[in-house]
Order: sequence, then C-alpha cells, then structure tokens
Amino acid sequence: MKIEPRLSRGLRDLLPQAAMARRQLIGKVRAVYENYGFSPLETPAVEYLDILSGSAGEEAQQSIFRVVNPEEEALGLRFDLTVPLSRVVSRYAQIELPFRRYQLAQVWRADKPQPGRFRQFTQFDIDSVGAPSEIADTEILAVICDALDAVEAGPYKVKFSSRKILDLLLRYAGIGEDLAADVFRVLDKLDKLGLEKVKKELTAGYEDESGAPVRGLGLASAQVSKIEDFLSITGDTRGEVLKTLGGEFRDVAGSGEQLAAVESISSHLDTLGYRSDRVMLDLGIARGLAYYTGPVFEAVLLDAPQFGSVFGGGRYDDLVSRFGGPPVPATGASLGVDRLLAALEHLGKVSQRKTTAQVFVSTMDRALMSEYLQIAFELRRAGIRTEINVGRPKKLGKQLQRADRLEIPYVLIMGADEAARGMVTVKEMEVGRARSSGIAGHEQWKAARFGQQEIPRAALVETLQRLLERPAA
RNA sequence: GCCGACGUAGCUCAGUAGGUUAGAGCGCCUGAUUGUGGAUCAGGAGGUCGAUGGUUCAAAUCCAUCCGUCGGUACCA
Repeated sequence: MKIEPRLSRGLRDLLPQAAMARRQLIGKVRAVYENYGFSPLETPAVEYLDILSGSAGEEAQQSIFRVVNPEEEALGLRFDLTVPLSRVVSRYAQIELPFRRYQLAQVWRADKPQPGRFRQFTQFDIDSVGAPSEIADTEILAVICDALDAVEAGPYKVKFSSRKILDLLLRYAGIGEDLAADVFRVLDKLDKLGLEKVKKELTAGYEDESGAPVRGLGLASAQVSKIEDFLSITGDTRGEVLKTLGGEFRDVAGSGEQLAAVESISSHLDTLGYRSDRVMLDLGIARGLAYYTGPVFEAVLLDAPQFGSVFGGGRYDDLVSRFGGPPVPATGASLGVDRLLAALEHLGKVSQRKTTAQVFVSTMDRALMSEYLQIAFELRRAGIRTEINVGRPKKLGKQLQRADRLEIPYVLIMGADEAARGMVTVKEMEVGRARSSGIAGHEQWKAARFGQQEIPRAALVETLQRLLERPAA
C-alpha cells in the first residue's frame, strides 16, 4: 500500500533555501546574545506534563502535545523555553546565579495554524535568572534592539510597560485584583482589535463578524473611562509619558515607587543611546501571559506590522519558585524566529541562496576522475565550499544546468585538452546569465563561452579565493 | 474550539442541469546540440479528481462523514 508523504497539520519542512536563510538569521542573533556574555543551554523537547502545565490554566493544557512513552508516563512537548529554564535553575544547585543563558529550540503548541504561525516553531530566548536588578531588564531591552539591528530588520519599535503599572491602573480604576488577568488579557488585544472592541469586551461583550459571541468582563462605565484615560496617555518620549502618568496616578498608593523603577530603566537606556524613537514606553502593552510580574516587552517591525510582535518578554519573579525554594527573580525575552523570518522575507531581506556550494567541479572525462576529485578536495581543504558532480556522469550541458539552477557561482571545466596543458577552465556563471537575453541562436550562445578563463592548475586555489572574495554579484 | 468558503498533475487553474480514454499554461524528463547553463523546436512522463461510505445502469460532478487548506473569531500559558 502506498503511503502518502504527508505531514500532520501545522508542521512543515524547511527545504535548503529556507533552512539556510534561517541559519543565517540565527547566527547573527546568536552573535549578539554572546556579545552580552550569555551562554547556551539545551534541554529535552519532552518534559513531564505537570512541569509544563503547572504555570498554565486548564484550558491552556489543551494545546500541549502529549507524548507517549513505553512506561506510560504523563509527558508533553515543551510549549516555551521559560518553563524548562525554570526547571533547570531549580534542579541544579551548582548553577551560578544570576544564570545568563540563551536557548534556541523548537517548541510545540497544538493551536490552529495561521499564516506565519505553526504548531512547531522556533524560539530564541535570552534570560537572566536570579537577577532582581533593573539593570537586567535594561539589558534585555538593549539586546532586543541590537539583535534587530544585526539582522537588518529595518525600523522597529521596542515597546515596554510594566505589570506594576497595570496593577496601579487597577487601583486607579477601582477594579478588583481577581479580574486582573482577564483585564490584562483584553488590554493586550488593543493593537489588534482597536479601542472600541476592547471597551466592549471590558463591559458587556459583543458579537463578532462571524456571529460568535465575545464574553464581556462586566466592568462599569466609570471604570472603563478610567482605563481609557490611562490608554490615552502618550508622548514623544518615555520621560513625557512617565510625567503624565505620574500626575494621573498621584493619588494611587505605591505609584511613586513603581514608577521610579520604570524611570530607572528608561534613564539607563538614555545613557546607552537607546532613545525613545526605538524603545518606547507604551501603556497598551500587557502581554497575555499570567506569569509576568514586572516590566513587559514587545518589539514590532515598522515596515511589517502585520506580522505582530517578533520579540516578546518580561520579568517573571515567581515562576522559578514554583519548584520550591526561595524566590528567584528573572527577566528575559523570546524571539519568534519563524515570525521574524516571515517578516524579513516579506520585506525582501532574506537571502535567496539555494545551496552552500561556491564551486562546482564538473566531470567530463572518466579517465580524469581522480584529477577531478583531487581538485575538489584541494579546494575544500582551502575552505572553499565545493561540489563535485556525483550524479550519473551526464553531459557537460546537464552539469552546467545544475550549477545554473542552484546558482553556484563558479564551475570548473577540465577535459583532456586542458589537462594536457596543465590548465583548468573557470567559468563564472553570472556572466552568461546576464548576457543570455541578448543571444538569439543556440550556436552563438555555445560559442560565446561567457565568463570563462583558463587558469594554471597550480594557481587554481589562489585564483578562486580571490574571485570569491569579491563582493557578491 | 466555533462560524463560513474551498480541495482536479510539482505549481496556477479549466471541466458539474451525472454519460466514452479528465484538459490547458508553466514546471519536469529526453532529443535536435556525442565539451557549454539561457532562448527555440520536436517528443515524453506525471492525476485512484483530498479520503471513506452512500444514491445511481453510470459520480471529478449529487448526499453524508472525516481529513486538509483559506478567511473570521476564540486561545496564545
């Protein structure tokens, strides 16, 4: 019986072109993370279900992929990297705190797939665990900026706020703490839904376009108008926003202390040159996650806002102590690699390379096979990425066609003629590609031998190294 | 999860008041051109019409269920 080569929903393969673009992006971000002195961590994809679900509500558990093992343990695939990080910090007493780690890994959520959203996706997290200082939060905001600069994502906005500010808001608007999580979750949709729908969802609820009811939270109109006042606070700089906010919250208990903490982050950022044009205090940022306790972060690309936030994160001072022991304050951010990649691709900023090979060694004459191999390995030992024809010995035309389709820049041609003279023909494929449209007859095309030169075999490595160092055509 | 639309070749899509062997363009393969990628020309391969069940003398076409894709909504720990 034939087996369909299918994939379960929301899963996908990354063919070489996509995989190479991803690796390139990851390499740039990793360099930034390491520049801040963070070190890698790797953990298993599979965790015990109670470890995974402890932080999540019951509904959330629906989107955990269950794993079956022969011992029939209750296992699941990780849905983020923060929970495994907390487990690791709790498990190994020898870990030096603050633990500054980055982790690049696949995570799984059994949600409905959407464009740019899959059931298996990659996160690239950076966190400081055991770091109570607002310096740690400042660092995270800065590293987000540096990473977005490094991948040349174009203009972006890193937005931050604080759960502490939102707690003040609850007091300011006279909303009970029991509603906190629900209110934050609704506020988090502000960007996506707009003020009107958010207001409706805070009060009586409404019916969306498809006719599905959206449950309201039942807040009073006086409370909602307080929230509206709060959300309308904007300014050109973080300082302005803080000043207005301070005025608005002047009668709220504890506001001075909490706002000073945010102000401290802001002034550190100013000192370092991360100004309000790219790191903005945005009071609409809430983050859906329940475990955040302090500053929360998000980053969007201004040229591709439809892809949503590419970075998200915040401070979570209570998550680690879930595994027992004293409180371990922590802060960090997560890069949605797939989302960022999708956005960059949309912006035409992703490498289109189809293969890693820089040079293709064609094989024409069976008698010279050993020569071809030696040439290929000489190039490889010199660090030049080289493919030798390993397919059926086809005609030269077929081999050039392959090099052309894979966009391998250089092809080496050596028949008995060249070999006898101790020469090798180096063909630069781009030359012919550029001239192709001006050539009518095939005879003329063949005779032109575009981009070819004969190089002494002894000078081959050196010549190719020089050619490859030129700026890419 | 809920509501709706849609699933025909690798891709984009024709084809249904049920009726011989299901088509096109692009792509792919072979050759013209035994050492030159493009273009051109000639030939060729590739589909159990998403799956299963049903109605019928007869189903890509009608019905049911399932799966998948897309749009909206919920969720996003």
